[in-house]
Amino acid sequence: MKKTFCNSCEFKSPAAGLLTESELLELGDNCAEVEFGAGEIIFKQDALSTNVAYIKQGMVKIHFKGSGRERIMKIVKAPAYLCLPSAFGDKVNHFSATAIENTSVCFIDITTFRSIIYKNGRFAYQLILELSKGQIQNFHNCLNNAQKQNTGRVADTILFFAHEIYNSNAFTLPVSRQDIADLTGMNRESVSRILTDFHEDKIIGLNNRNLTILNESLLKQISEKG
Amino acid sequence: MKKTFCNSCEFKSPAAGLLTESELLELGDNCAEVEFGAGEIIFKQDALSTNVAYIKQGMVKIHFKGSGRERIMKIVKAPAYLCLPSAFGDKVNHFSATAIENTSVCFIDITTFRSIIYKNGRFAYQLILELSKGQIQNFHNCLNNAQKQNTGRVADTILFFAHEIYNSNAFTLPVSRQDIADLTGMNRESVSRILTDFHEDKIIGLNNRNLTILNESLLKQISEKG
DNA sequence: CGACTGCTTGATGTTGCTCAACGTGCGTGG
DNA sequence: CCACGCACGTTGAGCAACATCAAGCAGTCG
Repeated sequence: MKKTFCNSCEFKSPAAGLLTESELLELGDNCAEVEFGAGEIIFKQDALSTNVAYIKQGMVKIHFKGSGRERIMKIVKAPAYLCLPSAFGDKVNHFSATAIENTSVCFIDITTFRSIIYKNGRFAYQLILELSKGQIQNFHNCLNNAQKQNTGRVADTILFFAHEIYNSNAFTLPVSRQDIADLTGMNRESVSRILTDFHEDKIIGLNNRNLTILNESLLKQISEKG
Repeated sequence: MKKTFCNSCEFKSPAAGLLTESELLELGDNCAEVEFGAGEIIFKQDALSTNVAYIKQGMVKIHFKGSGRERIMKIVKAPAYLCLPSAFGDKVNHFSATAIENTSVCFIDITTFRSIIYKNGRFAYQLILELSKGQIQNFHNCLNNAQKQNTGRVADTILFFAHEIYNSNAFTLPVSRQDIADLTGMNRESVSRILTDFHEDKIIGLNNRNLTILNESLLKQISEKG
């Protein structure tokens, strides 16, 4: 296993920035960095969760399968802790994580992580802040999605990739139509139809997975109005 | 303001059980206990959040209004922290909280709360655990709801009241049909229809808000299959 | 070349929302 | 006290949104 030097890591989390030199050393001693290619599984639903996962670089989808159907909970870009609640909330993972591009992940021993929380209240507080923000975010996603119809959700997703992931109005979708369907709770046919509708209405340019937002204000309107 | 003695409180949270005598005194000095009747608002969406709220006794609905429509996020029974993420995640509340029966709430000054987190890592860890569990719970709710149809969601709600709230198969609904609609993302007509369907099929006994589960296994099946 | 995956498009049936009407109980103000 | 408005609850009819089913197309890999 490669030795990890968290103190010199350029991708430290805001929380880890509050750690002392010795705590960072302790972290590094109990931490393994692993590379994943697109499509590779980082951890699986129902497996024992013995590590906290931190994405240093790359992009990951968090998903799970309930009652036959696959659902993608969210797509996360580095740097970020991966599903902290899943690590602490229960002994087993409630979700799976799969890389959707080349991704490097630090696995931190959960006992070490916990002992650092015990020792460093500011670190703990920062984690609480991040958990809280994440939760608010997710609540709004859930509730908004629930009362939006499909066109609105697809518009949302496009804007999400443009603003949150790529910071650009032209990008290549990193996921299939099926993935978008799983993410928005629709089926692939509907995703396809709505994307071509948007294309025909000159709201987006679309060529396979290459997407360009042409009429952002209209897209935002669709996203908001449902 | 009534002086609060947290150290002798019989409704302490698991987290507060980890505090020292002096920390509990500090908590009590910066804490106000308030009583609410059914229908009274505990805090409002968009108001500044300067307190952590802890329900000692009673039951509360967490709700918010987005794009015209009212949505109930969840119903919480004492004892529990009320929307911790809303307190820490942002300067304003993202949700409202309303009592649905007589409820007593401790408002804890957020600065005090934070300073105790800084000082006591085990308290912080316990909070992280609770936040994590809550978040997993809510994820499952959101995702399951999204892929269920209305009958399944109503069945869910009935089972929720029976198991999580009243621990009994016969109880009086504490909320209106409209509230159930807001909770499940439907409209009151559909709720009404489905409840009378369940009644006609002898799955539940129903008389106004008095509800009895007659065929629990079938109800569970409906809840699971969608 | 054939099997396979990802994507698109059309036809069809179902779900559930909306609208509308009507009954009930409750509180307010005349 | 009654009249009125108002929230709540129920029931029916019509319609829009979507999922499902079915078929076909393009690209890829063995």
